Amino acid sequence: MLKLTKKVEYALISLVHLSEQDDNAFFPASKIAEKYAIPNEILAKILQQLCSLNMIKSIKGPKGGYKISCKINTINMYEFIEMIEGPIGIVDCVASNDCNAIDCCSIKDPMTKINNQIIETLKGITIDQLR
Amino acid sequence: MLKLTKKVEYALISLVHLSEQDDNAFFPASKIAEKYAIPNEILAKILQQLCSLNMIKSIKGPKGGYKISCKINTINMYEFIEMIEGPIGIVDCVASNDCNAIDCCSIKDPMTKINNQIIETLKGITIDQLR
DNA sequence: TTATATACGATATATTTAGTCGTATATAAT
DNA sequence: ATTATATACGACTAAATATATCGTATATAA
Repeated sequence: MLKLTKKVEYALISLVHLSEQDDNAFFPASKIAEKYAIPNEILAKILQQLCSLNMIKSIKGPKGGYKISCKINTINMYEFIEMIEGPIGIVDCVASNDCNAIDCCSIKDPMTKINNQIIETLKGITIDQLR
Repeated sequence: MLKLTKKVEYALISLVHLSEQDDNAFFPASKIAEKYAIPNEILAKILQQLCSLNMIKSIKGPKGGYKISCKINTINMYEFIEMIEGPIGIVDCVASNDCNAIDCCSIKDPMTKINNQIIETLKGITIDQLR
């Protein structure tokens, strides 16, 4: 409850890690997986996703791997989470508008406010602040 | 992801509802369930929990039900969530300290800070603000 | 040609969340 | 007393989500 997914967690760890590497080197997924005890194939897919989001760059084959290709001080946690996992909503109706009590639910508006406050908190943190 | 449970949601709806009832009347669970389209037996258990937390009071039998027995303007969302669901942690290691990358995880401290910021947000909202 | 590495869809497992069932107990009304 | 209504509570099931694995294809350096 109120938890980020491992996917987001692994993605953040990877981005931070890659941001600390030499600018010209490509770092293989397996090395990151090993270092942080992340299952290899899960991490591979996450890195592929980050790649398709143009946050990192890949090269195949021996000496291949990934390197950072974005400024992590320009990406905040809110943007990042929504890119990886989609809309943030502490209750379903906030993100999707579907609610079985839609006609009488007393707490939707305040819940939306809380959700927005959490989003503001996340907007206030850029990925480079996780180093 | 970053979602409250239905349990918390139903509990909040119920508390707000009960806080709006006549001070002397006991309101049956089934009526709340019906009004907000909440499964009867789930709601029953949640109300029993609220009862054991001394937030509401129960009377059995016909004309029985529940009534509020706390000041909802003195209970904040953080306290409430932790009473119902236990410790809030956006990542496991924040709440429980177990982490397979414990020796090398680069992002634990900043994650803890984010978690604390979210907690502060929740502390700033009392249940009566959900009306 | 071989070994290493990414790409990506499909599938399987585990965990958490949500909901159901059955039985017991209390009490107001008849 | 009996009945109907309501809470109490443990055990169980189902559904949803999150996590992890498998299989195959492709690119490329050595």
